[in-house]
Amino acid sequence: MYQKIELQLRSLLVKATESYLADLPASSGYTKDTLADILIIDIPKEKEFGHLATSVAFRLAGIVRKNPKDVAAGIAAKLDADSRSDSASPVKSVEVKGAGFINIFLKDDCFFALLRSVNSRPEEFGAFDIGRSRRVLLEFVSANPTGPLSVAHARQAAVGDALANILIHAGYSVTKEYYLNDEGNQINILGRSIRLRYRELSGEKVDFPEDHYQGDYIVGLARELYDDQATRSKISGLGPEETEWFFLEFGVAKILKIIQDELADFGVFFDEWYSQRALGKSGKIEEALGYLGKEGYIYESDGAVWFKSTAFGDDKDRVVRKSDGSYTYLAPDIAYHRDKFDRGYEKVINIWGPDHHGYIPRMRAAVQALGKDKDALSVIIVQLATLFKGGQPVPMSTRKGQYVTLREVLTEVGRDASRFFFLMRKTDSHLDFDLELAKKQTSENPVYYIQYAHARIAGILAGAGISGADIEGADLSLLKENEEKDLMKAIFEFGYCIELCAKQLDPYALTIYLQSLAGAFHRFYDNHKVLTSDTGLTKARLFLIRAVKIALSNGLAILGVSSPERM
RNA sequence: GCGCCUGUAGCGCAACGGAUAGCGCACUAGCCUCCGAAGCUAGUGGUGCAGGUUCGAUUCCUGCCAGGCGCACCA
Repeated sequence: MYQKIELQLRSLLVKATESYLADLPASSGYTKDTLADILIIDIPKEKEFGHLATSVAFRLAGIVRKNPKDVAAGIAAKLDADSRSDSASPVKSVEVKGAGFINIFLKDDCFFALLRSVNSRPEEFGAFDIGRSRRVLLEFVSANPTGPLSVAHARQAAVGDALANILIHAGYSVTKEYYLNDEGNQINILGRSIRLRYRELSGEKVDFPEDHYQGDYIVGLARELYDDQATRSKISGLGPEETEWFFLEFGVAKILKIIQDELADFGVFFDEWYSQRALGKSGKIEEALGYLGKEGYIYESDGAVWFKSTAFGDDKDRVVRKSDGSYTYLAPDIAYHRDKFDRGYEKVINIWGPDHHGYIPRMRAAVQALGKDKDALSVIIVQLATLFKGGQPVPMSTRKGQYVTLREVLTEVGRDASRFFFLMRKTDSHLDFDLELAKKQTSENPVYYIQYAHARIAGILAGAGISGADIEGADLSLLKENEEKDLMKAIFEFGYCIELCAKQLDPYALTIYLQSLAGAFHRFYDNHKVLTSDTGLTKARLFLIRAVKIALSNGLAILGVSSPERM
């Protein structure tokens, strides 16, 4: 709905601007292309500046060498005249304010149509199509299956899942994928860690190396094996290599299950689990390196095989095959990304932790060396979240396996608050997560503030005693109060917010939008009664708040937060 | 040393390069015989420093200061 009106307005503005320019004596430097670039339509922050506004006059003023205010006045006059003669125009009035802003007020009918469309097709509200069904692969979390997920992974999961929902709203065809590092050094160490703990349980005195996994869960897994008589005798019958393999397999399967359960409880589900081991067996690594070799981006030096990433702006070339013959992490990763494109994805988005930011240039280089556009890959770095308890940061040292897990946060503050809190700041900014605040059930806690608005509306609708069908016929022109108009404007801006999130590849703006929408509702509620003796007005207000409820619940759903009917 | 992120009111944070820099907490004073007071209203108070680009800079560029994180032939 927002997109539809914006588009309509854009073409009206183009027409008005061109018509204005045509009246000028030979305007220099202006072309249609520049107009598309400078015609930016915004939602002004003050409502007195209109529902939508454009600063096109400032940019145009430089080109045609006239005063911005005069340019604005000229365009506004044309737009105003066009709108008056065109009943389909969404423009109610046009004003020139400040040094040359063109402020546009929309007809009430736009908002009434908006409310009607929200109420008649709630599930479609906020959906639009800039994606044109293009296929996007969104890879996130992808934590090594060597232990429970940490808070860092939790934030990545929250961001990835919400972003997937946003992109789906924006018309993309999104696949959520988890890249499973189920082989390699870390996995070998996992197997050995469990095995050593197992031997300890058998009464053996072992020297447990520092670089092995220290967490208690390792002991738990070892005990699971040790406590089962049949398993114990099976293990004792295995050869050295088989034993190593057995513990490794057991560990990966168990921890993968732990991770999947944690994600499920967090409300995050993946479409694909992509196994690195399977990738290795498929021969795709050799194929990918072969391709790069053919293109001239592979060379040998010091007994190792290198990828010439500097050809695409990386600081230095990177080893893909070590002098001992084994691959570095980069080799399968190149093959993995090549496979993403081979599977038909046009756009590949990776969500990584901050420890990977140095890795971006070489991955970007790899994508380009594979013959893809560099914009085909977007990498989102999710900065760390620091947990606070009682004003003090909770230490997150990974030494000795002592790190705060997703599970702990989930147990402590619940799914709704944790999902929301992880998204409250810009994704690439640090986040302070106040555990105490997240648990609070007061207006200080934004999650409850929003959910409370939703529950309040649910309560009113339930108590109204008027059937949904009966509300349909409401006369919306009865909605004349400022608070009612503010609410309609806020609902209108939902689409703008989702589009912004999709463009920025960041869901955080939605958390801010929802707080302001909830605020607009609370203000309306305190100033006006919904259930009045005036049946017509009551119906109109019920219609309005039902649309608010839909906006709130759609927004919360995108973030992975529930919309309770009662609290 | 290099790279990424951050610096806005006492605290936590908003502001796609736009207009009078907003919101919450805290503090002060108010609002329930009335749909949920988990709510609302009013008041107090601010862009780290120095330059630059721009009609316009909290936003972009350079330098400095301060804080957080990361820099393997690990994954």
